[in-house]
Amino acid sequence: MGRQPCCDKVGLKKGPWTAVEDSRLINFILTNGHYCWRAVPKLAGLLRCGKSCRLRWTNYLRPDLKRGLLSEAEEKLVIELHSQLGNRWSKIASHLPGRTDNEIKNHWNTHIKKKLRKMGIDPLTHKPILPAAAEEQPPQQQGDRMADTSAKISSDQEQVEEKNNVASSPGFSTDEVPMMLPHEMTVPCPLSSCCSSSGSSEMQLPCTEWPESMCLWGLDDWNGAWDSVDDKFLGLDGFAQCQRTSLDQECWKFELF
DNA sequence: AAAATGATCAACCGCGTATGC
DNA sequence: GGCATACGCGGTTGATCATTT
Repeated sequence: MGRQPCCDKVGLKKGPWTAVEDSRLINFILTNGHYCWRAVPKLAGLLRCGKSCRLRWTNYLRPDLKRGLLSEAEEKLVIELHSQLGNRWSKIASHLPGRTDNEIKNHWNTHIKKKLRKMGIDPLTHKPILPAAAEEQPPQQQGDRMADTSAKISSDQEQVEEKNNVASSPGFSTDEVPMMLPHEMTVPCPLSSCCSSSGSSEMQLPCTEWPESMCLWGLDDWNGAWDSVDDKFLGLDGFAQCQRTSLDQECWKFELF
C-alpha cells in the first residue's frame, strides 16, 4: 500500500512564499504556537501543506535564526562535526545555534566541499585525496597535516562553543522547534548594528527602521498599519497585533494583545 | 549589450521513524 | 503486532542572481 500524501495537494500553493503568507504564518505561530503542523495552514488561512509551513518556519522565519554566511569558525566546526557525524545535518546544526540544517547543508555543498578539495582533502572521507600529493608527502607528514587540521578545528570549535555558550545552552535540533508562546519570543534584529540580547522574556522587534518603514524581519510590506498615536501595530485580516511598550538597549519591546 | 555559464539557496520530494489506536 | 498518520531528515531541484565570454 502506498503512503498517503501528507496533505490534500489539490488547490495547495507551491513555490516561493509571499510576504503576506510569511506574515500570516508568523502571526499564527506567535499567537498560537504550533501543536500540529498539519493543522497550522488551515488555522492560519494558508493554502499550503503543513510540511511546507514547518519548513518555512524552521528554515527562514524562526526568530532565533542567524542570517548571513557562516563564519570561518562556524565553518571549521561544521567540518569537524561532519567528519564525526557524516551528512547528519540536523545533528550538526544542533551544535550551531541559529543555523538550520538546510543552511548548513547548502553551505557544505557550495563552499566547504570546494575548500576541502582545494586543500586536498576528500569532503566525504576527510582524508587526503590526491595520489600525487600522497607521493610527494610521506604518510607520517600526511597524518600530521590531518592532525594539525583537526587540532586547529578543535581549537576553533572551542572558540565557537565559548562564543555561543553552547555548553551551557540546551541546543536543539533545528527542526525540533520548541513550542514557544508569544511571551517567550525574542526577535533578533536583522540589522546587525541594532540589537543586543537583553535576556528579556518580552517579544522584541527591531528598532531602527520599524515601524515607520515596516521593517520586520525583512518584510517590507508587513500587512497592517502603525498607529503612531497609540504606538500600536494594527494588523489586517485578523493578524496579531502588538504594542510598543518600552525601549531597552535600543530595542523596542512589544507585547501581543 | 546580450548570451552563456556558474553559484547560491529556498523549497520540494520521498523515505524512515515515532506514535497512537 | 499491524496499520495509519504525522513529523523529521537528507537528497535533489529549480529559480534567481552574479560573473564571464
